[in-house]
Amino acid sequence: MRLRDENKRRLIVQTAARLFSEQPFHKVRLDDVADAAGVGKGTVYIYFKNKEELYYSLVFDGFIELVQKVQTEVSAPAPDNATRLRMIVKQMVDHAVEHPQFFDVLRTVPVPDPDTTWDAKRRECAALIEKVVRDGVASGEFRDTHPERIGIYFMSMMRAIIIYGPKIEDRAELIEHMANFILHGITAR
Amino acid sequence: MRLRDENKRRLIVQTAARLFSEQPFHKVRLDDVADAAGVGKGTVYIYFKNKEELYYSLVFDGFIELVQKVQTEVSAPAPDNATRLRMIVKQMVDHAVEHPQFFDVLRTVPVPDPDTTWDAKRRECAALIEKVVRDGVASGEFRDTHPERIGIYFMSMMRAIIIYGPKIEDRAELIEHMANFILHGITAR
Amino acid sequence: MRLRDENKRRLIVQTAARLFSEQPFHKVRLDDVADAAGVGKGTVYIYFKNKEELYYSLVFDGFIELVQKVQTEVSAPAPDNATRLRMIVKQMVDHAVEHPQFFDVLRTVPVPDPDTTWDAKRRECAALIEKVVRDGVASGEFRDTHPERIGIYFMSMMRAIIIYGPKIEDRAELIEHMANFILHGITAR
Amino acid sequence: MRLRDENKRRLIVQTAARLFSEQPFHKVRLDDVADAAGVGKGTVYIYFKNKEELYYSLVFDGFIELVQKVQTEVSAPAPDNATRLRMIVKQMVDHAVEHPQFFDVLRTVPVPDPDTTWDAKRRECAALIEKVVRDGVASGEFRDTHPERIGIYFMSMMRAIIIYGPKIEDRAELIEHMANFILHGITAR
DNA sequence: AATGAATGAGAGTTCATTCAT
DNA sequence: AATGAATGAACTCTCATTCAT
Repeated sequence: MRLRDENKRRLIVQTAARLFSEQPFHKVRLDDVADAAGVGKGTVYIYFKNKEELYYSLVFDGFIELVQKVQTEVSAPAPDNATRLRMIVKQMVDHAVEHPQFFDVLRTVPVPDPDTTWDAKRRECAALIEKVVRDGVASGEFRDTHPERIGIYFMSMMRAIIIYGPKIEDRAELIEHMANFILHGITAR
Repeated sequence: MRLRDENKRRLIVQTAARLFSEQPFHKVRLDDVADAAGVGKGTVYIYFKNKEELYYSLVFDGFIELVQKVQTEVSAPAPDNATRLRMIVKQMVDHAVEHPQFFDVLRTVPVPDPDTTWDAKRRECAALIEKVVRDGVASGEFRDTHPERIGIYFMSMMRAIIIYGPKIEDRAELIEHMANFILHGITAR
Repeated sequence: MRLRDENKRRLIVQTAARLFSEQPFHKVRLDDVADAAGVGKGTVYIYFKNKEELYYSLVFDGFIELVQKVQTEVSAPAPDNATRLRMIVKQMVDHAVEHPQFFDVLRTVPVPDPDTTWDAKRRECAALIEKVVRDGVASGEFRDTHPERIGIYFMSMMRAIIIYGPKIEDRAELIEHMANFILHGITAR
Repeated sequence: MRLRDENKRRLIVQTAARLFSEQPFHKVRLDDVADAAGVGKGTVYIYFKNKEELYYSLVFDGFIELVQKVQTEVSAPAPDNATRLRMIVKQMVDHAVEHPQFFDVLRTVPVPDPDTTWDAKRRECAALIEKVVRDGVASGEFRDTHPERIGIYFMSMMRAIIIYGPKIEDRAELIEHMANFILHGITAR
């Protein structure tokens, strides 16, 4: 039961993303998703094993894309790690703006099970950031005793500002502010 | 006639906190809460209008206490605002350790409705931190263009490190690390 | 568990009569009855074994009184049985007006169990009317092959006109009309 | 995909009619209805919004059919209105015998709300009878000051004899007796 | 592949009844 | 005697999932 029609799958995912970002998991009915997507209820079960899998694939897919972007940035040549971090901030803010549902869905993720595939992706993302920090520390550019925490802080700040902050008016300014906050906290002097 | 017992309410709240921190909202059955608390199912409905209200009162009550602590710290005499911020970090970490469920429950909060009372409490908490930052900026101690964001960052870091970070081994060290991360980001030089 | 205070019992009965006449059995909560009567919920259980008994005692008590009145009328000296019937009609209409809830409650009586005490009272009432008809037939005053049906018709007409008919404006006129219908039918002569 | 089946609706209605005629509304569980009808519990909710709607549709459907029959009779050519009335009595008795549950269900109808659709049907039925009486009065055949009451009396007699009377042995005889009672009353001439 | 009618386990909630005070 | 907090059986209803078409 998989991808006969990749467009239909995407249609369902997008519709689900919207609904799940508006309401918590248990308030979104599969009927609603099917109706809103304009497909039959049974069709959803052709593309997804069940409601949970549909839900987590939203988060998973989102992280896949995000990790990809961050990965690219980390691998790209850059004058220093500070610049790398600034670029990562930019990538994430861009991602948030382009996928407004992603962090909203992330907010309501109910299951903290560390075995889920999506959580693995989240850790992967955090690890990328950690690596940049660690590299910066090694090169004397940064100073920090727990680079692994910085990845966690970083992502949570991103999530929080999207969810709780006011609507983003000036994207560049936000990127600048976040990057400065982080950098001046970890930059050696 | 038995009298309405505040202890019983607390018992239910604590039991619910444990269960809700272990599983997402829709997987926790009221039967389980009642059983685990050793009270009848109907008793829960004497103290709480319904499952949702019970759930949100966990978050609300948690914030009430947290805000109280932070409030006290903010009002207390201190040599400077940096010291104030360090103390707030300490209060929050202490709170997290003493109420291990709080941030766990917070993670699963499903409804983002900004009109809920608990969200008001969250904003209140963020505002207290914002004030300290703003005071510090005014006194020339800090430098930041968006103090309101700092409150949001701050709380999210707290939440993230509790949820995603490894078990806290050295509380003092964590406090120190977080405070330094924040302060060196905003301290004027 | 019986009549410590006969007034309190009556208070409960009257309150219950009002509520049961407004809503069907299953929509009236004992809480409502107790609240409306201004007594504790447990108090109701001192005077009545349970909800059903409270409910049926309304019907039973109502019939007790009605049968008494009809009985008196039947036993009283009268020039003829037509006059007796007219008097019975009058008694019943009076009873309906004075106890507006009685027929309303009667409407919703849910259990048709012929063994209930209240049903026995109903039959007793019908039998009294039947007797008058039978006496009239015996004396040549009336002519009817099934006097036992007349009692049933009679009471049902009473009930129906109270429940479904318009508000009684002219009590005497209604009595006259009902009695004439029973005695003469509608054929012009 | 299965198609919505009108027979299934009818099956549920019939099963429900049986159960509701045996027990009062609040003692009949939807589980029982579904089980007895051999369908899933959820299926009942596909065809009926809730328990109340199922219940009232019994009464409503019953009246629909009854009104239809009476309507036909009223419109049919007849030598006089007395004959019409006799035919109506026949129709109703026939209906009662063929639908033994109808009046039983009617007995337990709990809600007296005059706005319900079923009550509208009841009034419609009463109005048809009223019309015949009114026509008869106009033609000098009948004499009555309140034809609208006659419809009410008539239907209530019908209901009462079915509910409280003994089992109908001789249908024709009952029809004859009821019609005579209405037309002539009980006074000997 | 697509559908939506059918299902029934399981959920939240109510409320008659009990009983400690 | 009076109360109303406590109870839990029993209820209605929902909704994820299945499956005949």
